[in-house]
Amino acid sequence: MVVAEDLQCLKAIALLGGCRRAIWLSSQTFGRSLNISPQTASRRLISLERQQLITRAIRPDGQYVGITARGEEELKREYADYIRIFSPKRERYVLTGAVISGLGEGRYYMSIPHYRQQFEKHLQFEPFPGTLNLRLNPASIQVRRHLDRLDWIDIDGFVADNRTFGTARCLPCRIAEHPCAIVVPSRSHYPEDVVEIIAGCELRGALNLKDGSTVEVEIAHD
Amino acid sequence: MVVAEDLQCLKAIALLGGCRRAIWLSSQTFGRSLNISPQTASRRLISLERQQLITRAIRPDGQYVGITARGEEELKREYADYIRIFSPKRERYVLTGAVISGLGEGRYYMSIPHYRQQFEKHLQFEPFPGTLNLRLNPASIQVRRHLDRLDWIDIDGFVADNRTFGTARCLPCRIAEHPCAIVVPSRSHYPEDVVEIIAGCELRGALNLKDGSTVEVEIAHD
DNA sequence: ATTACTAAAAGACGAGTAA
DNA sequence: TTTACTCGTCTTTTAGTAA
Repeated sequence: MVVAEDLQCLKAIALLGGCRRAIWLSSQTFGRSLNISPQTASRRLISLERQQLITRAIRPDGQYVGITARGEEELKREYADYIRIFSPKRERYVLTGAVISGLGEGRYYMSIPHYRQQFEKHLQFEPFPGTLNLRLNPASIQVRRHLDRLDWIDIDGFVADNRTFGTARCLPCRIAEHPCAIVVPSRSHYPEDVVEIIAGCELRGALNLKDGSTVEVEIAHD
Repeated sequence: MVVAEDLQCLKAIALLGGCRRAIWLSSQTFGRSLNISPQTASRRLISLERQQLITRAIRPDGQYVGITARGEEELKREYADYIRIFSPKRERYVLTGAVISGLGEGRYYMSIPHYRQQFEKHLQFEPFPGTLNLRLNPASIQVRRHLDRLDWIDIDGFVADNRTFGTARCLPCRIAEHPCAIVVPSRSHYPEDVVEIIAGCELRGALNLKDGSTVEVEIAHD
C-alpha cells in the first residue's frame, strides 16, 4: 500500500506527462508545485524510486523521471476508485415473485439483538421483527443470480451461550416505496428461487398481501 | 488545499457511498480499512468536519458520516486529474506551410546558452542552433490559432549584461519523424501565418528543403 | 462498545552542508 | 545551480484514559 503523500507526488509526475516519457524536473521546481520544500521533494522522489514506482536519471542540473509499470498500475487503481465513486453503473434490477409463508426462520433471527443492531446501523430503517418470503418467477431467478455480483453489506456473526450465530449479508432494495433489504444467511443453503426480505414495517399488512400475492422488488444498485 | 491523508479518507468515505447518503462507521472499523489506528481515524474525521468536507452525527455506537457539496467538489477535482492522466484527448493537428528564409532571429536566440539549456531539459532533443521558418497555408492559420489552447512549455527569460532576455514558449511537434518544437518568443509579435521551428538537426539539410518547399508539421497533443 | 482528550513515542520536515 | 546527507525541531501518531 502506497502512502497518501507518495501517491500525491506520483500523480503530480503523471500530470506532467511522466507516464508517457521521462520528464525533467528538479527538487526545487517540483517542490514548489506541491508546496513542499526541495528537501522533502527530494526525499519523496527517493521514496518513490525505492518502491519502484518511478525511475530516475540524476543529472547535475536536475533529474529525468519516468513512471514505471508498477507506478502506473497504482495510479490506475486510484483512478478506478474515482470511477466507482462518480460513474456508478446504476443498474436497476427487478425481481418478481409470489408471497409464500416463511419457515419462521427469518423472524427468529430478526429477534436477536446483535443482528437487529447491525441491520439498524447499515440500513435506513429499523427492521421489523419478521420477514417476507417470496418465490421468484422463473425469469427473476436469472436476475437473482446477477445480484450476487453486487456488493452486499456484510453482517457479522458472533458466539453466545456456547452457540455460534453465523454471518449474513443483505442488499438494500425497495418494494412499492418501502425501503427493504434482501437478507441471506451465509451458511444455510436457500433454494435459489426464494428470497427473504426485511423492512421497517410489516409488509404483509402495509401492502395488504396474502400468500400468492405478486410482489415486485426493485434493486437500484450502483 | 486539502492534505493528502485527508483526501484519502474522504475518498474512502465516498467509496462506502458517502456521496449519496449518510453511512455508518466507527473509528475502529474505518481505521482498520485504512490501516490506521482508531485514534487517528477519529482525528481525521474531526479534521474533515472542520474543513466542512463531511457532516457527522455522533452516536454512542459510532457515527453517521455524509460528504458535503464541498467535499464532493474536492473529490471531483481529483477525479478530473486522473481523467487528464489516463484519457488524454490526443488531438492531432497538422500545419502545412512553405519554407521561407527566417530573419536570422531564431538562430541568434538558439545560440544563447541559457535558452539552449532550457530547451534541452524540456525537449527530447538537443536543439540545433538554427530554426526553420514556415509560412502557413491559409487553412493552417486557423489550426495555428487552436494550438494556443494547448499547454505549451514555458521557457524562462533572464537578465545578463544589462540586457533583458524575454520569456518564450514552445510546443513539441514532429516533421517527418523528426522531433521538433514550435517556438514563440513571448514579446515580439509574429505575423500569425509564420511559425518558427527548432529540431535536433538541420532540417533544411536533413529533409532536402529549399525556400518554397512544402512541409507538414504534426502536433500530437494530449 | 463508542468519541475524543492528554501525553509520550515516532516520524516527517526543512535548515545547513558537502559533493 | 543540483542531489542528498545529518541534525535539531516540530508535527503526527498511538497508547492510555475519561466520559
